[in-house]
Amino acid sequence: MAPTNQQIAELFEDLGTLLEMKGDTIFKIRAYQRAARTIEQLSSPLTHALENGEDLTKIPGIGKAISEKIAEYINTGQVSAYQKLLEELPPGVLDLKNIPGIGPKTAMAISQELGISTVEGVAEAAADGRLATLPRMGKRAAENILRHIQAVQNIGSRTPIGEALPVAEQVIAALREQCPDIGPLFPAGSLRRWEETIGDIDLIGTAPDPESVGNALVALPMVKDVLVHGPKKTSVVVESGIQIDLRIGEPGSFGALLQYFTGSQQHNIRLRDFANRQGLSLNEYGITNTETGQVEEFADEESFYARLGLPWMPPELRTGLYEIDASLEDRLPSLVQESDLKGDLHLHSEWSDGNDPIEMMVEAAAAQGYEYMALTDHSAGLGVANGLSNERLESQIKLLRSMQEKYEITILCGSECDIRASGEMDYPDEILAQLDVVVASVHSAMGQDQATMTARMIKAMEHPSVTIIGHLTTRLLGQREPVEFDVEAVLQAARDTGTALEINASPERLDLKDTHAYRARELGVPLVINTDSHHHTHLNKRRFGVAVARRAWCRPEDILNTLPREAFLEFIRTPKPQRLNVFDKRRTKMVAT
DNA sequence: GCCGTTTTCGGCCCGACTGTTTTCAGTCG
Repeated sequence: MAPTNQQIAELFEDLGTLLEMKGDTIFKIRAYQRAARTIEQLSSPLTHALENGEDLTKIPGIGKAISEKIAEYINTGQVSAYQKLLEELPPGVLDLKNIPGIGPKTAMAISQELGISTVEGVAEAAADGRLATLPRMGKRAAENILRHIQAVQNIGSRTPIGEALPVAEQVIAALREQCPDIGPLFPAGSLRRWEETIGDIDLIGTAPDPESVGNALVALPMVKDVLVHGPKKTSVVVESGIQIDLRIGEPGSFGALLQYFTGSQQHNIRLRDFANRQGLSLNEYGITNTETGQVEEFADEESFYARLGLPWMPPELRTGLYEIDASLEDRLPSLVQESDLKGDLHLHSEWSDGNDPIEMMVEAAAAQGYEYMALTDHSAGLGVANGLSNERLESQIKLLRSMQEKYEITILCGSECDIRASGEMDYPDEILAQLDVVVASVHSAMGQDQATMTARMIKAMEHPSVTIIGHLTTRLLGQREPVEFDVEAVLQAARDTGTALEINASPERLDLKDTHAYRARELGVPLVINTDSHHHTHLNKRRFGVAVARRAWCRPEDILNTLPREAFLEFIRTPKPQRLNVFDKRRTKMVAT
């Protein structure tokens, strides 16, 4: 089985860690870590790139040596340099490094001096005092490590953004109550970049007395552990197990602080490298002229980037991969916004597994300012979701058509129709043909092998009535892995057949995810941002879907449901795949202006 | 190991905090 980008990235991450343990030069180590960061963000698989004979050294941070190791991994399933290091170093040492507070140096010391190779062994050694005998290690350090081991067992690694955002909002509200004179205070880090999962919540703000805000944070009732508490920086763990990092600065230099803490780390590294070449040095307080030592302060991010000769960049783009080059070449896209959406094409009512009557869902869509919406209850195959039989669907269609005269918003008749294991649709063709919008989704037989699933998806897209494929990978963040299929082949088939792909905005799905949406956009696949609402309040969750589209560099014209009503109706009334012309016409027109 | 509007050699992001130390190494982001 060919390794995924994620697996290749992990290999280089581990390779870097092993070299660090061995005591190799820090710059070589950083090169591997940088390559790992880059690889996990690529939008298409390295295995495909290699098959197509692409030059991997064109990718920033990947040169001759690393590209050869990638090829070796893909062709042979392993990398000899990595295997050799594994043999040289004590067994289990990589596992020890995963414990918070234990880095490469400590992991090596524990392995070599104490002969320990497991996390449980470290916990024992911390408890019985052996750990404290190591160099630069003492009673308190051992206690902290034990505490971290115990904490790790009840903390999941990363938190879905849909869970993290409310926690951040809750902490901000509590801090505002305790410190009324606090200035701006909001999330930075991965939350501000709208990543699908959040490692920890970074809160950034200004206040007349910064230290008092940190003191207020550690005293909040929801805080169950204090990790760091200094004059400038405070880190705590709250009840839900999420870590909060707080940084409060001066209003006059807030731009630098916000920029620094928004990251990503990779973006900051590249930005600082860029600045260094101009004789400038960046930190969270401002920009320093390295010759004169003079420091300039910036109250906002715009002026901070402007000093470097760069435009402001939306946080969603700050991955450190392409955005700095793109901004230098004036290629930064004008990203889609919530207000660009003209309709929602995936809504459920109480007819299947939704909670609200049809009228309430129509009114909720109208309240968003939409010009059109599609009601898409489940098909009968999904017994648990109270799916609609042929007869119930036909009566729902009649009802919806009769309701139209009461509303200004265009009500489209739709279905979220199961894609059966065979790739067949769950309704007969003559029923599907009566619908305006068909969202076809996989809800069963998710364990199929890659070839079967790929063929199943492509067969569904070849159906003339299928408008959109819903939540393509069926993953549930932190709960269910995506199904296995050939992403590149399926995205290409979407383009070829004129089938749109959904960005499902439900925060537990976010499916397509950012890198897949990025690739789909490159291939010219029409993308749709849908909420998949089962309740009238769920339409507000569109912001999560818009964030995915923005992280995929999507402009309004890349998103099908930003089309005004008439153009969208023209799209769905034109047979596949000619309907792509309607979509493409607007894309090229907007690019030209 | 990677990279180049100063470079194919000689650089490589930057600072806070902790716990161990008498000036700093290790870890983290």
